[in-house]
Amino acid sequence: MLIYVSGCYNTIASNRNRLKGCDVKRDERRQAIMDLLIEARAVDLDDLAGRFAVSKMTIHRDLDDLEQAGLLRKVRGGATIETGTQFESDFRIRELQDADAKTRMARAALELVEPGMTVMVNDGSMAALLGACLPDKAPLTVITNNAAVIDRLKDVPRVTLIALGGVFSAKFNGFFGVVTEAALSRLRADLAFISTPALAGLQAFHMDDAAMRAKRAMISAAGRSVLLVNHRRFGRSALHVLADLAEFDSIITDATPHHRIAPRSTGRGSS
Amino acid sequence: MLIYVSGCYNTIASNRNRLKGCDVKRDERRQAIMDLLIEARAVDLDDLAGRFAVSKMTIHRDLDDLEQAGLLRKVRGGATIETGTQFESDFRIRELQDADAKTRMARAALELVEPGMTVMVNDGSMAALLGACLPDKAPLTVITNNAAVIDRLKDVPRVTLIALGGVFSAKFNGFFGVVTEAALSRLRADLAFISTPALAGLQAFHMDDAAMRAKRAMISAAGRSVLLVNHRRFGRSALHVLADLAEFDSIITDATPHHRIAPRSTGRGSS
DNA sequence: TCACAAAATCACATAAATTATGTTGATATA
DNA sequence: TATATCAACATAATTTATGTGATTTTGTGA
Repeated sequence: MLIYVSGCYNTIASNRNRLKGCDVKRDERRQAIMDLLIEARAVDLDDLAGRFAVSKMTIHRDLDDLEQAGLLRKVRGGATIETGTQFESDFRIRELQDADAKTRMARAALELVEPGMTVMVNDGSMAALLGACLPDKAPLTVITNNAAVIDRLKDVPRVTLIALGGVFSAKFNGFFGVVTEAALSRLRADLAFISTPALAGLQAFHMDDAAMRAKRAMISAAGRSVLLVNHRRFGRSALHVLADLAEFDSIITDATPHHRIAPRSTGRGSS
Repeated sequence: MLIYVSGCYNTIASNRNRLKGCDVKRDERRQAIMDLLIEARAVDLDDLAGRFAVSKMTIHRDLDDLEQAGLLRKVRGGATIETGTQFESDFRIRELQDADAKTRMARAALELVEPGMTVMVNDGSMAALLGACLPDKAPLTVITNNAAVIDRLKDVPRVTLIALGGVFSAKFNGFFGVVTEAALSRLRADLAFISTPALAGLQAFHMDDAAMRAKRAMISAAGRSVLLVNHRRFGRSALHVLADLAEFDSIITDATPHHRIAPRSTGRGSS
């Protein structure tokens, strides 16, 4: 089953876009700066000050803090972002990207969850957003190596939270390694939500060995697996093969891919 | 080795005690209310309002919030705490208790840690405080099932954080169960910090099965184990035997016990 | 190398938002 | 029926965000 989620919700995120450049609060302004930066690769300080109608000093502080968080690099007169040749980037950047699409995908994913289930949630900002929605479907058991999800579900009543443990990775904001994989080998879930940063042909890819292993372990520990993928990630590959698309029971994405990359009605077709 | 930590540091905590009943901020006032409650089992609303020189309404709000947090029960004219026969209580209460003693013990414990070590930290508020101090000794590898420690050390550079995973327990603010124990069975540390709520004769006790198992697993996964115990917990026992004192290489406490309960210079003596 | 203009930074002032507390009056309770 | 509780609003205190101007740094071209 391939699910396109292309509807245009009137979300806070899209609302923010409408306001971009007008009167916005600090965090929205910073989000907007990151958006501009991702598009243009560089921003000009004076321009930003004008665009948001704030003083240069305020923009300086924004850039300082974002730089401190490792999201950009200040240069004289502005800031730049080096995505380099790698499309992969820190989770803190990804967290800011495409909030709208993610929200829609999370809603779609949520419809596959029934109260009483045991679900696995992997690392990544997409998964974090999904995790935050899961309380709606309580009672649930949630198994995850995603630090954001753990934090979010810790004190939610009627949600049994099973953390997977492992070595903490700041880059992925999650836990990985043998501890994680060993834990997964002894657990079983009804449903696993797996996200991927790259999808090409009939395969999903991942640039990180440890994250890939954790995802694979989840797939094999779950009765059904659902792949979550932003349409922008279509046609990209990375070092490690994460899985054949055929291994997933559902694939959720946010828009029609430009190239047909997957069979229409089943994940089981051949190339 | 038995370490008494009885020195009287001029800490913020002791400073707070000095000010108790005078001009204190909200959190300190609430802390003080809990202290009073733990001592007296019940407090009077009017009395509190007078004691802290605030309106009854403010005390009402304090008690409401503390009740909401499950730390006490409001009754007409005041509040009570039901410790029942159990001295055990929610970690949120323990977190508030005896901050001063805990700080001193944490400092003593810290002296056993050398940069480069791998240390285990168990659940509990005492351990959480210790965990917060560990960055001082970086580089370190820290293995823990304590949610507070995980949160605290997540983004600390030069600290490799290994979470143990398991089922989250709100009561103990940590992770427990087979996942936790299995993870521990495959790890090895130089030093384990174990805290206990009860110590009688030559044994440490714990009321909770799962927490006890996790602690035991830590002891056997560590080269050396250190017991942290508040002197108030001397002479108390609980359902499960956690360990013989002889199993620990050091015992850190905050004051001379009233009864001699352990050999003076070694943890290895017989009863 | 130097001067110098633009940019960055610092220290402090002001403004905005948040949080804590107090007051009053209506309602509930022993 | 006096007293306690609670809700709603007003005020105060605190924190956070922004702006301003003086001072320092930095890149640039003579």
